[in-house]
Amino acid sequence: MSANLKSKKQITLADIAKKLNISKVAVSKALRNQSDISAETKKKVVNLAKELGYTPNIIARNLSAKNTHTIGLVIPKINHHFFAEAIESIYKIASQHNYEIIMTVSQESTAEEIKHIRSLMAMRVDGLLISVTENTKETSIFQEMKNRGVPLIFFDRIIEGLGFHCIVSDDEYGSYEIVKYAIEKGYTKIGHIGGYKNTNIGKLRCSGYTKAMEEANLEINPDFIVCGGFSVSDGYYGFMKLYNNKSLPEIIFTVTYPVALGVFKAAKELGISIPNDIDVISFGDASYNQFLNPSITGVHQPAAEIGKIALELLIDQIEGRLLIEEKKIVMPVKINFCQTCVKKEN
Amino acid sequence: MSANLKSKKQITLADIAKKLNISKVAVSKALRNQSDISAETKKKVVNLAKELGYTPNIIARNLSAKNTHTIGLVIPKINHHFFAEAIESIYKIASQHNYEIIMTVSQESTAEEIKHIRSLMAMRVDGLLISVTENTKETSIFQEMKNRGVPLIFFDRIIEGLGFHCIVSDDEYGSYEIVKYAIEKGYTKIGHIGGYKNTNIGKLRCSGYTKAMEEANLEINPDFIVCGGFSVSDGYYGFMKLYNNKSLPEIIFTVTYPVALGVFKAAKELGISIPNDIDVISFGDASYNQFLNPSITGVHQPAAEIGKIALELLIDQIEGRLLIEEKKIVMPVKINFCQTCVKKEN
DNA sequence: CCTTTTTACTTTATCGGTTAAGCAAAATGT
DNA sequence: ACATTTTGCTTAACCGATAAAGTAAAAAGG
Repeated sequence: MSANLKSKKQITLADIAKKLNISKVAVSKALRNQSDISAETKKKVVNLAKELGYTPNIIARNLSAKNTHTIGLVIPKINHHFFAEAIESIYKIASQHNYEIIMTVSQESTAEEIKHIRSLMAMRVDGLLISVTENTKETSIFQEMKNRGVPLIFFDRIIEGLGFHCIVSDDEYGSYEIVKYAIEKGYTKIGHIGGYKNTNIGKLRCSGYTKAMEEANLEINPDFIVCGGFSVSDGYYGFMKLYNNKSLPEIIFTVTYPVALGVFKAAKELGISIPNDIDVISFGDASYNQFLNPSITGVHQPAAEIGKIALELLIDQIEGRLLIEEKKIVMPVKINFCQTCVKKEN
Repeated sequence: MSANLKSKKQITLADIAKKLNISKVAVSKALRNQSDISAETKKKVVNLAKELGYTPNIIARNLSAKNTHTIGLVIPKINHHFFAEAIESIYKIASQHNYEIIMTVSQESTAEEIKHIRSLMAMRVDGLLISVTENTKETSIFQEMKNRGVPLIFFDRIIEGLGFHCIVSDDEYGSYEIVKYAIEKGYTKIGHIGGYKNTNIGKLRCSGYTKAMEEANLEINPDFIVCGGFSVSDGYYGFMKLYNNKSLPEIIFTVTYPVALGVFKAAKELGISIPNDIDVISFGDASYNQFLNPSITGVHQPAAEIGKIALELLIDQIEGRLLIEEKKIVMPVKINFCQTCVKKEN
């Protein structure tokens, strides 16, 4: 019963060939406008193909072709401004270069990540663009890809030393700069809700913070540092954890923008006012930040640029125009001055 | 020179077969753990496959299989809270059902939309999930898909009457309710920055507004209505257009949340205060709305639910469990009361 | 001990396209 | 008028996996 609901058989070259009483190769050539088919035959083929609603089966074409004009994208999360903007940019560039993107979302799970990478390799994508999960430590799958020569570029959340190109924001310097700015504004008790130390962004954003503190000879109170993930909920629980300590810092530097939003949420629940009772600065921002109360002073990341460059680099590599070994591109960042971290009344 | 950079030839069943001196069919069966292969052979095959890093070529498998376990998704935009949330949900459900999503973004361009649909059909996706662009009027491509029996579900931005299932928010009722709420709060001069009338959401959200106004015997000033797209920039220019008229409404009901943000942006630039000088309510909201100043009172759409139901419905249809003809599912909405449209001082 | 069944494979054909090689008829050259 | 080239196709082979059918050898049955 359900059989007649299934989609009807698709039209193939052979169907067209039979109707016109020519070989399917002739049809294939006619549709690709090859020179050894007469104008008359071409016209007949093209017309019939349109009439029957013929759509070439890319699967079949890709089977014999060496490339699929398809790129795999593996990201940890979508609903996060940085990724949303990067993805949007990647899709735009892909469309311009006539590549199809197959995006997968690991949901910050390493098991899902591996599953998706395997699936994309099985689909024979021409290359991969990956931003790893907050937990990824195991590199064997990437090692395997290196051995097989699968083109791969890491962006934002990267793994160095495996021989793949990487593109990141200037995490350490950006963090250093914004914490230094807070210090210049008179803050001394500065906390950090940071990321896991096994990730490049967790490690570098924390070390930028540390450097700025050390340079100013400020004490780094271990009670003022919490490490975890990169989401709103991590910011929420991170702040709750800080709140349960004896004393709170005057300002908190968060590892990502969503973490800062989590702090906002927790503070709101606790009846704590930002920036009066406690202040917040973050790495990363969002287009809607300007409408927040208060809007968060943070490090602006060129998300669209990072996506664009990552993909262009990958396409260069796929098409054999990239010869260099491992290259790390560090994109400059700048501080977006808003309503937090404005002035500390003495 | 670039040749040696190209990815190495992938391992195939035949490679494994040759090394073990058995047929490739035996290898195929061994890997799929079929009963007519000895335990000993299976072990040898599995071990060698792992050693060589064999990844089955899904393209080849799909060529003979009737289905690809792949679903095409066509949306107009990513960086828009409603879609970001819906997509996230669609990816989650797809992963649970072992389907791969191939998402494409039309960027509100009908030409891109058609190109992507053609591309997805060529990839022989098992079905499609589509939210059309703000300009889509031409339905011939959908007609073609109907004729070919390709399973398709429309969500949010739909086209009715073509025989495909549709899932939407209760656009008209939600709009009616929120405008009625504004009227109860004492507003009488209510404007609308709406969508194009050729889209269901543009039409219905406007008619909900109209109904509430007529029911309250309030005059609908044509100068208070602007129609356009659904993005931040449309809200921005829409407000600028209203501003250039002789008089402004007291409150504006926007067709989407991004449009409301556009109004915020324009008002900020013009030095107009929201909600004191002019107030705003919107259809749609965002998770970060709670942090805005003022947070916008709006109609909450169950984006994740809509994505989930759309995909589950599609999978049911693909797997032949859905027999009914055209069905329209209207999801109930509710108002999210925030800091706009609070009280009109008399 | 000879027939039947089972085991463990192999061979063949197919999915829908593409490339490479082959080949008859028409057009061109001398 | 006959050799040569060009035109416009066809046939064969392949991409990598899989389903279906075939088969030799080993095990079981009577």
